[in-house]
Amino acid sequence: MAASSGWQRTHWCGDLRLEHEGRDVTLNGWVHRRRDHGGLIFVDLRDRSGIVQIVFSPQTDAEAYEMADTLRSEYVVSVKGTVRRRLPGAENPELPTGRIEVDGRHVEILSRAGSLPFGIDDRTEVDEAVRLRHRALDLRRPVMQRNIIMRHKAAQAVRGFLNAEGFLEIETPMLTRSTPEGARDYLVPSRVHPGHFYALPQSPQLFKQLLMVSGFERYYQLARCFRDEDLRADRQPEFTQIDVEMSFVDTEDVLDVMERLIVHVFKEAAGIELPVPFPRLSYDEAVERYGSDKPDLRFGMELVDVSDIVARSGFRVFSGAVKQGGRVKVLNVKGKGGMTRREIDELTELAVQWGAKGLAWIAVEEGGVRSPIAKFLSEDELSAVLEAAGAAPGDMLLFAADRREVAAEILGRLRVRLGREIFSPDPRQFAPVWIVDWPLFHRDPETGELDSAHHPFTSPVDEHVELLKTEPERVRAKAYDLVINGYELGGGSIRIHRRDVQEMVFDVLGLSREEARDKFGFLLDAFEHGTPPHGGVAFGFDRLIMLLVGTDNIRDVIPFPKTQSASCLLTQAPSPVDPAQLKELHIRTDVPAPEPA
RNA sequence: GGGGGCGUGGUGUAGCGGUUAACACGCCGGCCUGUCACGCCGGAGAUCGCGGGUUCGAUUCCCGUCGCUCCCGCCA
Repeated sequence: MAASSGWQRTHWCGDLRLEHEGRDVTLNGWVHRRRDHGGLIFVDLRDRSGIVQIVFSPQTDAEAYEMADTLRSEYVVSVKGTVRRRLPGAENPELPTGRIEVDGRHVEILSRAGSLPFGIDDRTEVDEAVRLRHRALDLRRPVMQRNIIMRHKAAQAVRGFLNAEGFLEIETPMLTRSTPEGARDYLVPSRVHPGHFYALPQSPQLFKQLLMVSGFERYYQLARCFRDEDLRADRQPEFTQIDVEMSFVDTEDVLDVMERLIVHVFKEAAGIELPVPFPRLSYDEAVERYGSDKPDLRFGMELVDVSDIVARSGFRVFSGAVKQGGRVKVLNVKGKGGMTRREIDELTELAVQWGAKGLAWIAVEEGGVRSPIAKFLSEDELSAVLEAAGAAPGDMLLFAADRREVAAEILGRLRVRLGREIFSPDPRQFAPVWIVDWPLFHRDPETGELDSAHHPFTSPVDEHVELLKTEPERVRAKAYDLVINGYELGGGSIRIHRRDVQEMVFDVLGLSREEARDKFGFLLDAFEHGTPPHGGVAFGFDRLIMLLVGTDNIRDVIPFPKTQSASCLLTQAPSPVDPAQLKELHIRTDVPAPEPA
């Protein structure tokens, strides 16, 4: 405790309780609100711990009272006074400190504040651009304080757990080499090597594998990652991963530790008990039943495949799709049979935007149906479809007929959209699920070429290694994703540690030895020097915090985020630089000059 | 790269061919000894994002542009 003669705090505002009654305290903080009653002034003093009421009255100290009269919002002050029980009837049950108040005997203004662009208040809605421009002030708001504190707690919980499990926190370079795969790189020019560039890491993937070759066995890092792609509400160009890698493990070992990690963090940081063990869904099952590889399991509304029922139907859209090897799937939107034509049109528009050719629908009514397609279906087909979909009067059935994945995806997206509307699931309810048994490769529908579903170092399951040569599309990977409430929280895989398997995978990807050597030479070389079986995970730390605090805006959990156009409204980054800087870096820019007025 | 939404005192909104540009909060001043989103009275504060066009006249209509935002593509 600091010497009580100075202005420095002896207590935190939010900590004061009845047990402090009679105690002389010195508090530091911001003037949250001032209520001037003429002969009596109340000041709500706020620090990071919370708020406490100070009372200034001329009877206690005339000088302090005079001083309190000059206080304004967000002045930074030091207050001395005595904690006392509030008068009966004057308690405030809304405040943790509401049963006491501080009888103010002295105020010192440490710093004044001018008029503010917005109030420090969770109630007032302020445009986000204004908040970002004045981020320091915005971060004073209690909700933002909570978010950032939650971020801290979660980080400490991660470290605490992994340290106890024998993991080592190890840093990897920020200035590294550009690789052509994946997202666009952020580049950093080299002064020393004209025309050469570093790249900021998209993830420490290769380095953490090298650390396994190095024998560190268990690695983690809260790793900053960079991807120069377009932003979303849940995507920033610079973000943080909980990056983990382990040696001498197989899938079950990784899932076990990581599940316990996530459970620990939810409990430790937010006091939330997750249901254990996390259920598991195969990739195929997730797509089949939920139309997504990241299903929101807080509600049901599963997709039903009715291809067999309508395979020979007179409705060509259905039978034709099946004939061409596609599927017809239905989503029962419970209780939404009353949808208007306009609402259906809007959904159709969305479906088309997502790649559907259209959206067939049947509204189930008491003793019949309303539908533009019912007349093309036989009685038997119709009743079989209704039964398969579990339809009851008042339901709305939406159909997609397309390639298997497309049909599932369209309805999957509609399921999430409509499901969240209908069930409005509680953001404090959590439905974690491991998605396992991923395919090793995806076929690009445009080019027809095979591509890694995860990344090229992902190991196939042991029994499918031989299939690499014959039927690569059937090969399953030792890959897994953790999904919570429809958010992909993270994923990982067991890596290939055998050269022959790695080469087979490169062959499937159409990557020549030379290309492989050129791109990943340093990793392949290291693999020649004794590589343990290893695997790991990366979790999106920002998304984790989003779940813990219940926001759907990633900017609410990052102290200094970028806008959607990847600029920082606080610092005005990115910005032009001095030509001399560019010259030194051997860079000439090629920006079209603005049209002369 | 594409589509949608928004831009009016400090903040949030209303107005939508001609207004003294309205309201709430905040701010400033006054009054008030038990408030806690205190109350009451008074006041200051807006080139209606920017540029162009249509019009006798544009905050309002049109085009462009900038910024913010949501989504699609993209994000191994």
